[in-house]
Amino acid sequence: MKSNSTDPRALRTRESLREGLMQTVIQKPFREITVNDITNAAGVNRATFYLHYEDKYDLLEDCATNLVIEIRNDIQNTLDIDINHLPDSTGALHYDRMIIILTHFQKHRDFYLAIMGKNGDPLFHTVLRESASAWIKQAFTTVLEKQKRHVDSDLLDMMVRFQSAGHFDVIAWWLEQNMHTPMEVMAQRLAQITLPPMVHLIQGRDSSDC
Amino acid sequence: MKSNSTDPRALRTRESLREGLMQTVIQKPFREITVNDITNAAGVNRATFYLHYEDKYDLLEDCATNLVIEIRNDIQNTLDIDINHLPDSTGALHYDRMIIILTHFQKHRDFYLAIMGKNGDPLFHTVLRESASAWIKQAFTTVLEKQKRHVDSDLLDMMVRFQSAGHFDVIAWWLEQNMHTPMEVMAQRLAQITLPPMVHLIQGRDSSDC
DNA sequence: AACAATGAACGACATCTTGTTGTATAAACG
DNA sequence: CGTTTATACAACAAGATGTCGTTCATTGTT
Repeated sequence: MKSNSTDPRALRTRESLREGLMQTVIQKPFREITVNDITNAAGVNRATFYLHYEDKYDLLEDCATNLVIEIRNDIQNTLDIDINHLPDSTGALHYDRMIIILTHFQKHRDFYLAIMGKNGDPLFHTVLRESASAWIKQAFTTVLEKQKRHVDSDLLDMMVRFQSAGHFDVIAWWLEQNMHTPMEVMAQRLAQITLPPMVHLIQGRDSSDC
Repeated sequence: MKSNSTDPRALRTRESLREGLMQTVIQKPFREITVNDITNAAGVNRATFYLHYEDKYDLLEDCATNLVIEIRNDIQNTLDIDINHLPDSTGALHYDRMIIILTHFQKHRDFYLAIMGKNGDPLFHTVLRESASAWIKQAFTTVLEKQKRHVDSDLLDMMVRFQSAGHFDVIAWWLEQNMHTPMEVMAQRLAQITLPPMVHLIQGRDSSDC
């Protein structure tokens, strides 16, 4: 962002621009969107755009971080027990979290569908996946510390990346399928998918042993 | 593609353009690359570009499909036992395959790093992930048929998407880390990561049971 | 070997996008 | 209330785009 003024006028304008982008993205591929399109949808002058953002990618990044904040708030408002309740072995907490996250994606479905697909942009993908990675890594390390286990840092990072990318892309798949699979089933499956690799990681053996 | 003429001149030109794009992508973000940049690098006239491709995205898609073909050939040339040797329970075949795939990515490291990162393009990502999905789905269904198990089609699709996205992104992570982790370790880990969900899917139960 | 067909090179073009600038107006702040 | 600051508006040069028509070089066909 070029400017992060707290002037109410500036806040309103940036909000309008974010809204303008999110509406426009639904109608045409991100690559074809011009600054003109965005400012028209936002009811803002084109020159004003450049007072706040470098270019449309800068704006998209701001949208992404805003959505991440929205998700985090949803989670903390609903589950304000985040610190006390560590991830348990039944994955119940993970299930509750997934419900909140899936609800969020469902709410902004059209936008996510557009920006996460092949006509979207990798910047958005990256911002969201990195947040997811941070959350997942925290969950992993919490469990590891709880069980006083040490795992190779490389392996942990790799697992985190695998899990975050997988979760993220499965959610994209869910939206593409018009959310045909019930949300509760999705949350349960994702909670189940996360558990085995964690067990595998902790026990340091192949789960095909059993 | 606009034209798929087999005229040797046309073939050479398209090859030059693909090469030109792959070189240019290394030097600047894909979004900033113009048709001029590509044709300069390729030593081809700008107007000629439009005889063969709609735009740079069209060309990128052609690059992607070409690389997929290259990988498939590498696999079939090295492991011409594809049909006879079905995926086994030890994941040995998966390991061999991963070595070939990782070698391929290592070979074109700079290009993949550029096109798969945040300055890349989702079109490329999509083409490659869809190919990976097809391969992984085939592996899953082969095992399922072998064991005469039936799995919900939705669940299978979800697992395939999770796995393909995970594999793909972990490879990107590997390249980002300058391939710090030895290739053999990567292949082994990826083979191990794939197995537990498959077992879980087949047995229809949570692998934390054991 | 000569020929017709086809692809490439080249220059030119109108059109659109971009990023910036200067001035005037309106809103926010102390 | 006066000062500061954001926005609107018009205009600009620079560059990208997609398309033409013409000319030249390479094919592969007769």
